[in-house]
Amino acid sequence: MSLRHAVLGLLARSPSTGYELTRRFDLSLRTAWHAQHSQIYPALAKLEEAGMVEVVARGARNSKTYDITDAGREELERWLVLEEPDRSQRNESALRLFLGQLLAPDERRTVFDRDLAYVEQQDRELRALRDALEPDEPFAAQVDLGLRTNRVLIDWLREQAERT
Amino acid sequence: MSLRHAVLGLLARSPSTGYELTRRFDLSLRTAWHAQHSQIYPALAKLEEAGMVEVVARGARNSKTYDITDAGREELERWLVLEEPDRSQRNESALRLFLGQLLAPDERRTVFDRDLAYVEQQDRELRALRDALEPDEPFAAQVDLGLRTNRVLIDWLREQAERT
DNA sequence: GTTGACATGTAACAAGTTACATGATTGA
DNA sequence: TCAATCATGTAACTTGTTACATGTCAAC
Repeated sequence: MSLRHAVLGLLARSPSTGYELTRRFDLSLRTAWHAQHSQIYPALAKLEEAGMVEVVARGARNSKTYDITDAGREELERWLVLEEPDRSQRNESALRLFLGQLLAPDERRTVFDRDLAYVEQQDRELRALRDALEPDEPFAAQVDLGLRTNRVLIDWLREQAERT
Repeated sequence: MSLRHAVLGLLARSPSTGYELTRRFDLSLRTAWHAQHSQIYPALAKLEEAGMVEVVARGARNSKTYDITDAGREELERWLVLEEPDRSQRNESALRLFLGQLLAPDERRTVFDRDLAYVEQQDRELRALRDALEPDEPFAAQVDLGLRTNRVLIDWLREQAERT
């Protein structure tokens, strides 16, 4: 289960409430993993039961801030280094790109243009994020990878549009 | 449910048995969607019930070859053009790249090197596939996108290794 | 006082994985 | 005849989604 390890990883970067984790999945982890709050709260409960995270603070609105424990860090490291990665992917946008080739040119154009607009918007947001970051922060490398991947996608989508 | 549309799309390219679809998910759809045979057979049954696919041949070993129907083509087109894409992604490899930044340099090196080896292998296979393809086939564009994305990933992983 | 963001949870259902189960055909 | 591959299916379980449910706090 990658969700549990994703949660451990986010907490290793900084302690958070379940609510904050939900937003962090949508921000920093957007292109890697996705989870709703209805999955995150039970996951936190299980990780706490297993001694891999702990509540380190209780704040306003009954919020609970979790942090990773040493056992959690150990498990995260074990998973990253020793466990064979699951290489399977699920990416509906990529599926649509693939299936879009079946459409008539005008329909394909509609579908690809919508995609292009989305990726360009994501790209602008990622650029803004990069500009707000210290270049030596480890996270900057991730943002950089995202920007390069976007570049490839944008170019490809534009070429496809031209060929229509 | 994207699986049903992925199946429709593959059948629209060419009729297949459930067994062949399972392999085609692992080959042409590897970077977009993943499905096991235990999911594909029930999906085909449901699509047949809904009149979107039909059995067009029965061969050796009790095999059933399915093809997409007009209703299926219509549904696929409707889904591609009218339905709002689900942009959420699940990509364990990307998650590991992200979490890998938490590791000590030597461990990170191990993890990233394993990834680099995998992506390079994929890249060789994709190159071979491209070389066996007519350049004007629609599928060639998809392969080209895959090759460009691989290039970005390989470069990034090598840079990360150098900086260690 | 009421709207909106913060905050946490559960229940019912759908999708996906792993393991089980069976049998046909081909080639060595 | 034995192993490998082709071929289809189901059952038990886990993961993920959608909808429901509740309450806090700050700003207007």
